[in-house]
Amino acid sequence: MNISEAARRSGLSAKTIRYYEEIELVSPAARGENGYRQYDAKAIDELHFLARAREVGFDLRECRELLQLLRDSQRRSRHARELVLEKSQQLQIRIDQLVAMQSVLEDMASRCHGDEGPDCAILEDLAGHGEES
Amino acid sequence: MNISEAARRSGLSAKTIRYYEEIELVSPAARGENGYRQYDAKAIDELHFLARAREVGFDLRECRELLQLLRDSQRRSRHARELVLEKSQQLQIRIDQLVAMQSVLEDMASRCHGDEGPDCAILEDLAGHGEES
DNA sequence: CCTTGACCTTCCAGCTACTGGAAGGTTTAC
DNA sequence: GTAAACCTTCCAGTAGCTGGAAGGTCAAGG
Repeated sequence: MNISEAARRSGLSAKTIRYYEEIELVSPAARGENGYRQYDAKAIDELHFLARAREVGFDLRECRELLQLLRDSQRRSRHARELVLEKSQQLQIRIDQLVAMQSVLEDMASRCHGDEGPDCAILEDLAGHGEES
Repeated sequence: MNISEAARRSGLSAKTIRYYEEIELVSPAARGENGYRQYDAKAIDELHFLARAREVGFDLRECRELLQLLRDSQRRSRHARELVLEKSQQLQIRIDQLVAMQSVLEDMASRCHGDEGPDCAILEDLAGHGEES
C-alpha cells in the first residue's frame, strides 16, 4: 500500500506520515523497488493509533510514550491511565481558561452598542481605564 | 521609562514588547541618548491594550485591527462588537472540541484498571480495534 | 509510442507568537 | 573599581505541521 492509501486509512495526511517518519516517531517505512514507501496492516495500526492519540489532545512527545506502551508487552496499564488523567486535567485547565475568556468577551459585547458611532465599551474595556488588578 | 518598567506596567514581557515593535504592531519607541527605548503613558496604554486583547484570545492580526479601531475616532462600535462576537464563537467551538476530547479521555480512563498488568482499555481504544466511523 | 494526469520522492521555506541566549554597551550602587 | 542589573542587536529554536518546487514513476487512452 502506498502512502496516500495509508493516509486515507490512518486518518493522517501523507505529509504528516512522512513527518512522523522523519522525526522518528514511527520506524522508517519499507520501500518498494521504485523507492515508494510501502505500508502493511501493522504500520497502518500504528499510524491510526497516533491519529487517535493526537485527536484526544496528546502532543507528539506523549504520543511517543503511548506508542512505547502499546508496543511493550511488559507495560503497566497504570502508566497509560496516569497519562490520560494528566491530559484530562490539562484540558480542564485550558477549558476553564477559554470559558473565562469567553465570558469576558460576552460581557464586553453586551455593554457595547454596536452601532455606527465611535463610543465603544469594548475598546474602553480593553484599554483598561479604571481597573488595575 | 525604560522597557522593563514598561513591561511591568503593561503586562507584557520586554522581549514581547521588542517583538511587537519589530513586526510593526506598535510604532517604534522613542530612544534616549543611550539608545534605550523610552515609553510614555500613551505608549504604555497601547501595550496594555494589546496585553488585554491577547488575554481574551485575539491573535496578533486581530490585535492589529483592534488597535486601529482604538486609534480611529471615526470608528463604528459595530465593528469592534463583530470582532468580539466572532472571537467568542471561535472560543465556543474550541471549548466544545476540548470538552469532547476530555470526555473521551475520562471514558477511557474509567474503563482502564490502571494496575500493574498490561491489559489496558486505553491502549485498546486508541488502537481502535472494532470501531471505524 | 507518446502523452497526460496522478502518483511518488526529497528538500526548503513558512506559519504563530514568542523565548532563550550570546555578545557587548550602560548605569547604578557600594 | 567593580559587580549587578540594566539595555542593545541578532540568531536560533519551539510545535506540528503545510505548501511548493523540482523531478522520478506509473497506468490509461489515443
